[in-house]
Amino acid sequence: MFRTRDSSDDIAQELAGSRAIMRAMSESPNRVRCDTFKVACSSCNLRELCLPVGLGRPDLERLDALVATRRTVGRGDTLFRSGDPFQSLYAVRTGFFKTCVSSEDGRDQVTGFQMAGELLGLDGISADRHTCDAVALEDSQVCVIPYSQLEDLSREFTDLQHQFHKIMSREIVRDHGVMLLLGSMRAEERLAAFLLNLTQRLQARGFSASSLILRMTREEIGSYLGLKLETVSRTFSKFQDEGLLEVKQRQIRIIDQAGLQQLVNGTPS
Amino acid sequence: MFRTRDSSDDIAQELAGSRAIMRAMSESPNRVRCDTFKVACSSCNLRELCLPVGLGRPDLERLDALVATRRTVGRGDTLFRSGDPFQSLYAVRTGFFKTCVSSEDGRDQVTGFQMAGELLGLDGISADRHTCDAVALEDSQVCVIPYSQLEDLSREFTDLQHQFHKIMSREIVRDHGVMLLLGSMRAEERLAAFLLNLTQRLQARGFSASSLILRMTREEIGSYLGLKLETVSRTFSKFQDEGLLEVKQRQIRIIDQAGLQQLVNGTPS
DNA sequence: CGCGAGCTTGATGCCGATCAATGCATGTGG
DNA sequence: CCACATGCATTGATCGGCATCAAGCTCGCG
Repeated sequence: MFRTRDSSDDIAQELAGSRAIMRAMSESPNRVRCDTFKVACSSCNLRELCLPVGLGRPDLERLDALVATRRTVGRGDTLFRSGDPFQSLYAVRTGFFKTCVSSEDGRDQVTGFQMAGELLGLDGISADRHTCDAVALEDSQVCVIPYSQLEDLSREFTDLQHQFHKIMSREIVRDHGVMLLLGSMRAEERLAAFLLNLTQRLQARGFSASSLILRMTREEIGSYLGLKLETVSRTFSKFQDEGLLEVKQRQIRIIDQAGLQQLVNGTPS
Repeated sequence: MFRTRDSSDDIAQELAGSRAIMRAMSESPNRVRCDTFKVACSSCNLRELCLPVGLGRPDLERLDALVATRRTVGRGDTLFRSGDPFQSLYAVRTGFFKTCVSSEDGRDQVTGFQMAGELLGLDGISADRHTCDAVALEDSQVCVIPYSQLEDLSREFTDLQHQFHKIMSREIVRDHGVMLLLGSMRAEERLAAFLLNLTQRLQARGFSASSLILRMTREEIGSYLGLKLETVSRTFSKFQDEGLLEVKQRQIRIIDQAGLQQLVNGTPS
């Protein structure tokens, strides 16, 4: 997690030759508000990143029947909220989300950022209610995966069952990585790890490894990393001064990836 | 997570009337070294806390066939290690474990403490290798649950499938709670939350709500909470001075539970 | 009895939080 | 098109919580 070889790398491996398919993904369907229309996993260009990884034709076609609807979520809107009854998982099709938990006393914590092909809502299974908020950070579309039907189908298809379990387990592993980050890294290390993780995931989706646009505010990054927004900002500036990055507001260009990597690994506090 | 109503409370609810059964659990089988002998979920007094929650008779008997062996792990020994091939999950039967992840550069982080009825090894599903170490903090016994057989069986029994998914999801929710703790709480709040969480889980197992023996060192607590051992020690002392606890090395008696709770909720940094 | 692992406690220093002011981009209405 | 408001980002000055370094202490065990 949060290092060079982590879950995004697994995805990258799984992608193998089919990387080209991913390129098409940048067309962003601005404010198309038509809810619930037909789509198909079997023809989705995210199928090598998403739930259907590794499924054969017959399984895929059954999945198509399951994942029958999409939902459009405008920037700033919530896909679900803590306390909402849990019914479906959601696969991000386009756009970008954050999830955050909050405690009674108003503290809140961003627990993750999700991009195309990643699943949202796994937390809801445990008590049939969502336990966090999922908020779109840009206009987004998700595929709705009715959970009980997914359970039914995964009883029929071993591969789907296995893939689903892997996705849940991967989330657990990812969380452990974040705990390591929050528990033992200093501010610079955290931000470096965060940036590397982001770019890896973007790269697995066919985007540039070196330049990216942050979809979240400094405050959201800070919340995720256990830092205050000022510290995030200062650290960006520091990285820029040191020639690691070029920072223009939310546009980031990574100049010295190896340098960032070294920051994460080296200097163990 | 880490508050009054959390996943341990769910367990507590599920326990409902059967709390009495739990009492018998304190007999600790010191250094019984005989590996692999027959046991049965259907007659295990942990069945209301463990994987079998909510299963009917027929399902239970099939589970018995699956969970055929136990393994004894001496204090300080590892049940599995990061990098080990993943084959089985483990249910703690007696004893106490910690799990920890570590990064290349030697940093490591305790990601959890597991007691009777809790599952170990879920991280391994994602890449067919374990990604953390599981170490017994006292002489312990675990039930070995061969994973591929669990998948097979959960394709047959909806309830088992559902229960398994809930357990994975609960782990994700728990992790989010830890992230909240690590990301936004101060030392006192962290330790208070930790103690309350521990006692709740112990209470759900029929132990006293107010007095407990810590199985882990100050350093391990510190690693889990993102603090140094000195800070943990100081905070214990402070709690004692304030009349919240009585601390004698690893023996803790909680004097003012409400006070601890208030610490966690109130004073939002 | 004496060793050592683990715990406590004190003194000091640093990293990141906090407080506060300014800068910059986007958008809105006059 | 400009004036102004608003949200976000940057930067500086100061402060405090926790880490760090450094002794002692306690208790179990060979």
